[in-house]
Amino acid sequence: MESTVDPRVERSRRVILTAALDVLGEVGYGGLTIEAVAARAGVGKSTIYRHWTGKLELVEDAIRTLKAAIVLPVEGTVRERVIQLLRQLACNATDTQWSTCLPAIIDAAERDPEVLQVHRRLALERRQVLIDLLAEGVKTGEVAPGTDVGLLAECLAGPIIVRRLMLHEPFEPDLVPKLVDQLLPPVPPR
Amino acid sequence: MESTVDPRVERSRRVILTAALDVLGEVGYGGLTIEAVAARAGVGKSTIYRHWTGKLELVEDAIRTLKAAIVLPVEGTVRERVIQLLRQLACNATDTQWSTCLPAIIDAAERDPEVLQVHRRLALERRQVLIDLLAEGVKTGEVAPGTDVGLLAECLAGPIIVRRLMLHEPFEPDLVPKLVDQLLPPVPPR
DNA sequence: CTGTAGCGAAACGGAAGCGTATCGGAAAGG
DNA sequence: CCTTTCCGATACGCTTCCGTTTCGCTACAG
Repeated sequence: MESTVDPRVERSRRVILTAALDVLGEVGYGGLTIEAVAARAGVGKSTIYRHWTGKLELVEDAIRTLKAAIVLPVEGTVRERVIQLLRQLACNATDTQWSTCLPAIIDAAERDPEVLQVHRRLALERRQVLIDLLAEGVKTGEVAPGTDVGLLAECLAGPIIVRRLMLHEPFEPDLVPKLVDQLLPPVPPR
Repeated sequence: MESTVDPRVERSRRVILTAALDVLGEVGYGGLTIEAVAARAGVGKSTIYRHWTGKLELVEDAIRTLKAAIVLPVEGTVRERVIQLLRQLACNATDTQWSTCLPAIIDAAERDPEVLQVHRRLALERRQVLIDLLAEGVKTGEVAPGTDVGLLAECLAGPIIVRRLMLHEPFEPDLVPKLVDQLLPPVPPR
């Protein structure tokens, strides 16, 4: 029973997955080739084929490494925490490797059901964080009772996603408070 | 000065552009090849190269043919017309060639600035229709004064786009009234 | 210390698509 | 009717990537 893996294997997997995300962001799913990933990773093609059966499995695995890097806000009113959360989303939507790869991932999801499931799960997890927060707001009275918090979460995140994918312009993080103002009527806390 | 074009040319362009959208939706931008488009269109490769310089210009042109097929609602309160508009968007987001090609277009926009501009303009035009409607609502008092109607428009359309691209599930058109309820407080018209 | 397992590099035949050129045929239109 | 234009098909050499195999080298594990 080996408890640990050969460090060479672990290192290979790491640099290859990183390279795969880089290439994916640059040329998209359809344009991604194993040779390009190998070259980018400074690795022999054979090493990739040793660990994955092909481009599809490699991309799936790479996407899985994109697990949300969000920090769950714990202080302040629900409203304040929503703002913090959306602000993080707005930043992530411009800067990160996630944002870079997002169009390619969405495209890949359209071609392959496995990729679709992986991406869908990531999106659902992210959404759930906001939903939980809003549900808490319903209890504290900061969110109107009877609200469909799932729908509200999508309304809050929507503009950030829409600007990134449809309008191809950034959502300025400082605009977040205004966004929240319009959807969460600034009821005085007590 | 020829006022009309040779009908053979017009027909060629038409079937090729249609085929290009079909192929684009099926294999994505990176996977699209001129040969596949030619085969799909029942046309010689040379005919394509006769009219376009390459894959990029062809795709740009094809996307331009996707001009919004929306019907501007003219009857009813602003609120009712917003519902009609969003309902159309929700339907288009599941059924149409636009929806099929959307992920590929977004991906293509990421690789090429020309495609980006074309897609951006289409998206802006669509958004403007909703904005104009909401601005009218501000005048009639159906939308709170001081509202950023651009932002509100994105909040309304957001959930539909988010579900299509991020959650990979349809936005049930019958859910639209509920969506509007949450964002446009159902103030009695008078 | 030694056997082994993972490594990078290189070469492979084959498949696919590139963009170009060249046909004969058919349709447009003067 | 007859010339011009556009067409489809086909073939071209070229490039890229496929997925596999082989081969020393080196770093790990026992």
